[in-house]
Amino acid sequence: MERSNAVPTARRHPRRRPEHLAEDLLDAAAIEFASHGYDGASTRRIADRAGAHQPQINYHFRSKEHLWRATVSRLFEMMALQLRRQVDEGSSVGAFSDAIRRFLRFSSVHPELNRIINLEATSPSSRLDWLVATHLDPLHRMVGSAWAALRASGEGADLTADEVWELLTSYGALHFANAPMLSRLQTSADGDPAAEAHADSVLRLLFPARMPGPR
Amino acid sequence: MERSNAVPTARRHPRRRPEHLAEDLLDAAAIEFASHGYDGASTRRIADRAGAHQPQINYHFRSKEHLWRATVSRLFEMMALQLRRQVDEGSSVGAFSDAIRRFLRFSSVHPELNRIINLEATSPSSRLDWLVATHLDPLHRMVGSAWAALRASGEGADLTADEVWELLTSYGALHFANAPMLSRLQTSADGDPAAEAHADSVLRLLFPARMPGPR
DNA sequence: TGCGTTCCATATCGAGTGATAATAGTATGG
DNA sequence: CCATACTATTATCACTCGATATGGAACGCA
Repeated sequence: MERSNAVPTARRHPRRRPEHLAEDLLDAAAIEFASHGYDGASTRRIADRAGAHQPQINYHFRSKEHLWRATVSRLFEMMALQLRRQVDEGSSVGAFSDAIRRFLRFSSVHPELNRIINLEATSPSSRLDWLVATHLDPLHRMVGSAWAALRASGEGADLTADEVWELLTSYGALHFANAPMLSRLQTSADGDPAAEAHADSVLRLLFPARMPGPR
Repeated sequence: MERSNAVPTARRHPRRRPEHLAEDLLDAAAIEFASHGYDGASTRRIADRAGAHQPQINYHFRSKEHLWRATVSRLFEMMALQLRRQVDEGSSVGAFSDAIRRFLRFSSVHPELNRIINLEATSPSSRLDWLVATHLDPLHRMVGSAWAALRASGEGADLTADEVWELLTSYGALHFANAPMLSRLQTSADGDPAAEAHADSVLRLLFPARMPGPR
């Protein structure tokens, strides 16, 4: 098994606020789960990365699976924080586009969420059932009804709501999750300008009439 | 150890032609690697799935990593078999579209390849380096030059070659790899008609002027 | 200061990991 | 029909996995 980068080792005496340790563990878990999948991620490496000891994971969270769910839920909460404003007033093209930009901006800063979702998306599991029921289905419904409203008022490209959902999650967000591969294939510059350019690309597919020229 | 009786003890698995066992192992490895990732897949489960014993993996392939590479290479060969015809004479829209249909048809029948690629795409590793250098980069170049030729003759949507590449691999092929998740979100029918409908969706994005109306 | 709760640190468990050595068995060419 | 080359099977190695037990250290509160 190949481990890329060294991580801070567990310290000795000084004590942290427990919430701080829990957050550090969740941060570390997001990185490890996103890199190696649920089965491939190890609680010892997660603890090491957080500067803690492995049994502390079972103390603060009940088990590895509970840690995984807490990690996913926390990432979704962080995303919701970025989308809260004007996501439900999505009857106008401007509001919808703005929500998409926020979503893609979040995906570029926290690619771990889309990585984890995609790792689970490919094979049935109780984790996938939980993920869809708890987090993905509500989002999917919101996007669907917002797109239906836009289409009803004659806006937007000739795409179904499900096609839009897949464009957003696969073409849109995976661009950032797959950055390690894409940077080996393309001359991709990772950073804010490239992220906005990709958002432009997505919006051009959804609203071809409105958006300016290519690139 | 007691070995008293030369009981007929029928060998558990009647002997196969070695190439057959190797192929069975590669089939099983594709499924396991695609489901659980490299770290999460176990050589014992792969062997079990192939009706073999775990040490036979190290006998026929040198190691788990060699097995992984052989698995990936075999899937790419199977894909090349489907694309061989007229993939290089891609100067016409018809040939290009036909190649895309073949690619997506293969992806729907063998989603394991795109699953494995996507598992590796998200974090740097020696496997990702090998995967890009050996298999992905040549394909990426072919698609890039074919699209450039089409665009030079005024065909195709206003997309860069890299955007087309991501549309094909992310939006196009991942539709089938992520079937377990999408079937929980959408009312998706998995089958040949649905696969062709998705191919239509991709081609409509690439050639909006040519393709017929939406759904 | 002293007590009680909360949290950390160490040791360890049984199960599972990939890999190898050694043996047992089968198929094939001379 | 046997000698030889292959392949299958068993046993086992050192290691890592997630989880738990236990004792002690650090804290809040009196």
